[in-house]
Amino acid sequence: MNQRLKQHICNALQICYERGTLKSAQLPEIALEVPARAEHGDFSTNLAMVLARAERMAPRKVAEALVAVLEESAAEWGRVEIAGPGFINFFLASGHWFEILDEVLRRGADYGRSNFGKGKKVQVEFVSANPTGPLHIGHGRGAATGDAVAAVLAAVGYQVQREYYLNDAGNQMQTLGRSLLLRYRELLGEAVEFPDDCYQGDYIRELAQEVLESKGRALLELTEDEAIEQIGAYGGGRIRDGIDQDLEDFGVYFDNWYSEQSLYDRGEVERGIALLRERGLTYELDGALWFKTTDFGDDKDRVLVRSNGVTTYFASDVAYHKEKYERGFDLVIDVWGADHHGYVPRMKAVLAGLGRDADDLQCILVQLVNLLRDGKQVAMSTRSGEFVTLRQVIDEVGKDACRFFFLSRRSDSQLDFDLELAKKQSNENPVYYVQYAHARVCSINRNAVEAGIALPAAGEVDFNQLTLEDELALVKQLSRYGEVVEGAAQHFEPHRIVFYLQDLAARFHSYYNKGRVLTDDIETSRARLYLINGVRIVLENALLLLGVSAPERM
RNA sequence: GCGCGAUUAGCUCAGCUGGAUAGAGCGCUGCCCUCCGGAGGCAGAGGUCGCAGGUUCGAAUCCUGCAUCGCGCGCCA
Repeated sequence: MNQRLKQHICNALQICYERGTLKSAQLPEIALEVPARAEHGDFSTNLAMVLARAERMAPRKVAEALVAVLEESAAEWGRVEIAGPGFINFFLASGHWFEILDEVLRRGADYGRSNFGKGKKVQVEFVSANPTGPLHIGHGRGAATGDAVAAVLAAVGYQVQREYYLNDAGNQMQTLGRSLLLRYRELLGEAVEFPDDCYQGDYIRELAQEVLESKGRALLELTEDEAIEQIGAYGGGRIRDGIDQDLEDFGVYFDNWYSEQSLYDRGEVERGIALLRERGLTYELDGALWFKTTDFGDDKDRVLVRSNGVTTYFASDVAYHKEKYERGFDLVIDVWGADHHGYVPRMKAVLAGLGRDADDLQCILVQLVNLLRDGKQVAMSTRSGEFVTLRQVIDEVGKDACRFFFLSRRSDSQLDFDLELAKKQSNENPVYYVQYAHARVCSINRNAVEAGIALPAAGEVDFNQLTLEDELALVKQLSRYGEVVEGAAQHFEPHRIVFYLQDLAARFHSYYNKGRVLTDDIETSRARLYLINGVRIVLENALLLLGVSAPERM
């Protein structure tokens, strides 16, 4: 609708130039917006004010010239008016709006999808939690965000891959093994000193207990190195299984798991460093090799190879990102905890060092989740290993509420997550409110079928039956869905869909309360059924993008 | 100290990248079930958009400074 109207305005502008009523002969970007107030029309443009300077005319005069042309097609397009300082407001004929309803019903699950991304290859990398402990609630927000961003991008025509980067190199697995072995010995009655750099959480004790139960004292027979390796491998495997299970129950699937270790095994890390060196972007100082990230706007230069000869995590990240583009991705999106924001400039520097546009990498920063119970903060401290796991939250409030809440704010703002609220089955809880709207339509459908009214197929309905203002307003809201998804994709902001859903659900509930869908008049009933099923389709499509189910009964 | 981000209704937050009288949910107050699911709806009260300048037809939105809060500043990952 938007696009067609823009074209219409553009044509009118051309005619003004041909007739000489306007002179500047520019074709500026036409900005159309949906005014906040209904009295200002369905769409509004500030075009006249933008052109005023070049035309050397008052904005309202420019608007008059344009409107003179636009009014010639008023019969087809609807009323046009000039308002305020020079806005041109459009009141579209209702027939244009109802065409959209046909489109919704005809396209079904496809409604809202587009080719905006033109098949560009995008990779979304998210979660990527170290496999040394269970996923906690912060990882959950990252998972919900990454998955929704990926889904939204896929919906608007990008080719999307979801990837999990597995930090399986370095000494973390070693540390895991050491931590487990110490707890294991402790369980066997040894007095052990548990160092700070070991993993503190209770899950380490639980895993050690498992080992004890299956192997008894056998590990004590091994050398320390052997024991660390064995127990570490076992524990790492169990933790991985746990992560897999959590993600599955959260409805998040990855297309690819990428091993950091494999970068070393294939010599990618060496090649990455060599490339930067060849380009003259490195230097040696105090026995270490540095990357001049300050050339590209970073605060300070960063070490690639330490003076002891060991490469840094940053070095494998250089290789990892270099390799991403070699795999053919045009755009790479990294979803990180917001505490990593200082890492953004150096990764942008990597892009520049590779000779790519810095915008080919987008970092989405996900802020902390503040867990509340009845308004009071739940104690949480990752330092001591006392964190709330994603598992606990899924088990308590369910996947749907969890994902919906995680996505209900911009990802870069902190989130208060009230567990009691998320469990409530009332209008205080936005998840239920939206899902209930969907279930309600389904319920009416069942009643209709029972009453012998078949659900109308696309194009089978007389729109003249839909005369209520609320009905038109609902259709207008449905028409905006595509732009909402596109905006969410363009800005990597899935929360826009959450807000849209709440708005659509509210309009639907309000409509439902004002009158009956199923009336004595069969044609009216059919037309209203058609309308609410348009609503149902959009609710379902939008919920699916968020990874939240659209239940038929609740 | 330097850098990044925030500051909008009592609370939690939107505000479509500069538009018209700043919006929503919760909470509060008062209403609505002979009615397809009340897990719902309607109405009301509630604002100096942190402060001060600047840019222009026009600023919550852009620029500068200040204040307060959060986070980050390893040859860790």
